[in-house]
Amino acid sequence: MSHFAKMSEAASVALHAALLMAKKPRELHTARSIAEGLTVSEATLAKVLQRLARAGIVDSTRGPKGGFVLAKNPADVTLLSVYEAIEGTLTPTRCLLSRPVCGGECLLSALLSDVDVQARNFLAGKNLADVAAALPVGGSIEDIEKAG
Amino acid sequence: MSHFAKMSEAASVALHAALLMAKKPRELHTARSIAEGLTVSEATLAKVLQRLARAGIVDSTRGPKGGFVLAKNPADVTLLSVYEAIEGTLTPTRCLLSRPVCGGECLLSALLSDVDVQARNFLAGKNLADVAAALPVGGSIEDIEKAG
DNA sequence: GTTATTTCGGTATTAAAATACCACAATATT
DNA sequence: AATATTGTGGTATTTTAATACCGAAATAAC
Ligand code: FES
Ligand code: FES
Repeated sequence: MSHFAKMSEAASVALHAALLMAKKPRELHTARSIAEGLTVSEATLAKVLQRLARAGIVDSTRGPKGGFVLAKNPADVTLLSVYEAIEGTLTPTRCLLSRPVCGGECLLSALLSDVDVQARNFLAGKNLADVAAALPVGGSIEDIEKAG
Repeated sequence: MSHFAKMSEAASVALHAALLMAKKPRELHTARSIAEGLTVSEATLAKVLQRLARAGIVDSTRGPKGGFVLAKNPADVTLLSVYEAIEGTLTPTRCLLSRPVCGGECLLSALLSDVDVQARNFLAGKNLADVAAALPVGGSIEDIEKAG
């Protein structure tokens, strides 16, 4: 049992954390509260949030009552920008080997680059507001847990 | 710079080795000759060929004049069967996290499972004969090197 | 200004994957 | 029979990524 589409844990956590913050766009969220909301390790999340902060996707404030806020309007933050803040620019895969057998034209590029392009389009075409709107209640985590 | 479509080195080598053998379907190929043809490490290739043998994709013969041959007609070997011999069955990704934020419906499943399905269809729809036919000369590696 | 809280960033540990190695079994050649 | 060749499979090493940890910096509250 294997999968072809692979996303790092860090990228997945970044997307989920961004979505969580998009639900309450103007409130400060501490790393701890987000980690609890997502039930992921606080250590891992801290690194992710740091990178999102450096990328300008979230603003961070230190000290008591500090935390993280979305830097822009959720509708202006694409999933792609969050993904790329973690993984770097998403570029189409050229070729794995580039060997004589391939005879110039790549055996797999049709598959690999298509997949990358499709993924990029998907991520670029959705923003945090879109995704938040698609959720059941649109309120807090508690609401969802009740509804779930 | 990152990629979304990821294939292990082993799977890539398996596909390339299978293609190499498909070019001369009835000849014995030693692990060494294939490794040289692909310019990959002999150690890595040996493991790959072993798994292809266990999966019944190639037949192996030991001793002098031994080596590997495609067990079936190239047209009867899909790229998927080669891939799955190495990686295991290719199944659609369900979800990375499955957390309350996701509100029951997965944030990313539309992307991840689509990618997996697309990849599976691509790999299932092409066999070794198809790919070999798409190559320039269709002959030996030497032919391609001359032509390239 | 002291203390508690929270992010920052570097480092260390752990886990997983890839890669290499080696002694063994099988078989063709002599 | 002896020898050389070739795949087998288990193990060990290396590389890489994921994860955890901890002191330091910043800031709000008292
Ligand atoms: S390198 Fe051979 S198919 Fe791309
Ligand atoms: S687990 Fe949250 S989107 Fe799939």
